[in-house]
Amino acid sequence: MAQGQNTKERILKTAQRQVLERGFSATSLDNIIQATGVTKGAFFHHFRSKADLAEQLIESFAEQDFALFDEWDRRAEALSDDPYQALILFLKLFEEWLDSLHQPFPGCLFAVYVYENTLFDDNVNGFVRKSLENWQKYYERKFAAVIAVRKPKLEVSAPELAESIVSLLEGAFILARSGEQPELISRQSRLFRGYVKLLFDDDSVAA
Amino acid sequence: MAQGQNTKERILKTAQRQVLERGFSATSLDNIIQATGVTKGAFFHHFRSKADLAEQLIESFAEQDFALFDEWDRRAEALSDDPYQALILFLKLFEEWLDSLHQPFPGCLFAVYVYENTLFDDNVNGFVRKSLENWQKYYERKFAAVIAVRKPKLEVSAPELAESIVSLLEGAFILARSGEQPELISRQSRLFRGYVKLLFDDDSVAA
DNA sequence: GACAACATACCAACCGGTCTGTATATATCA
DNA sequence: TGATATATACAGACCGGTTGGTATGTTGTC
Repeated sequence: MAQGQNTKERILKTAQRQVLERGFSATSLDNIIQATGVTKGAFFHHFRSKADLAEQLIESFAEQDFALFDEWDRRAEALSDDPYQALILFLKLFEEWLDSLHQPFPGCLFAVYVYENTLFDDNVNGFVRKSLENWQKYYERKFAAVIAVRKPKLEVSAPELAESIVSLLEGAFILARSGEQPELISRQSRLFRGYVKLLFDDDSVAA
Repeated sequence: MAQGQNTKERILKTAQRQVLERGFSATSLDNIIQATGVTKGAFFHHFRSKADLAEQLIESFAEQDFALFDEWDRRAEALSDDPYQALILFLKLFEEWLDSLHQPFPGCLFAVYVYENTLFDDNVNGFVRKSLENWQKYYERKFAAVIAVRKPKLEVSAPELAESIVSLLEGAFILARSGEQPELISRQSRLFRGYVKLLFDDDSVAA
């Protein structure tokens, strides 16, 4: 390492912000390098092409994402033995995180890549699909654990419920951005918790 | 009209398909005119600029969209006096329509515009926001009508529930596209119907 | 002959990408 | 210890192709 280091990380960081803001196609390399404060030489030293950036960017995003998930998971599991309570806690931790966020409007890079998927090769698109599936499987395991202990009031499966919460949140990102109301996302997460309560918590029905 | 007419409509149609497929930024004018089979002259005769196309395109999409909504609305209202049943029917008509769709993968142009909103002016972004709000208000009226008659099992408001179904569907579009499973969307709509049933139908709880 | 509905040629700006050059750190060996 | 060699980490000019957009010409119709 000769000059001011972590240049690659800085490029990835600004690229992520820009791509989340304007999409991948509309984000030019000139744009990225100017915002990062480096030159074209620096960029192409660290990345073979824009497609290479796309790949490393989505991998970096997935890493951050699943690191957060793992942390909430650990904390939620530590706080309660009951799978139902752990699930509720997990969602609450997510909401807490959302509400603490500011400035860079919360957005999902996976969704950006999906809506521009013709720009990427099978490798990248496959990675996005697998990441979204992993996200779902996270929830699926939690729902399966709850169903193993409590009988739901409707005939619902763990995969379906997992698909629901991921869909709901992805859509909430869109509505929140359009209406410029970041609180929409955690509000919908809270509403989903009500749904889960209705499904699995007997006390809620009596009320 | 001198030559082969409805050129403008044909341009709008291919533009819609292309933009839904690759996004707005990645869709070039050359791309559109080639796929439509016209020349640049023809395009710029009907549209002042690409920004003008963006505006007319989203307005055209909104028209198609709300025409479908109105039709389902009419049919659902005609089939049942009970607001709850009308709501369920409305969702079923939507699912029916989804399942009958093929080839052009179902997608929401509003979502595309939201994720690329830095490309558009306040006028267009405002129109997208209002359209999504209108979509919500459609559902909101339905939920309000149901709540006026039946007491929900949880403390939920009509606006929140409307926000939920729109979020869920927008997100479902993303997951469906990523996983190449178009049936995901109607599956989640059906699941939401189960949620509505749990909330408002007393029979479902007894079971 | 006036006007709408195109077609065609062209342009400047921008795009992703390559090229050559250079400063600095590190490894090698007398 | 110091000279040399080599690899890394950039800088920045440059290139061909594509972009959105324009200017001007042509054709059909009332």
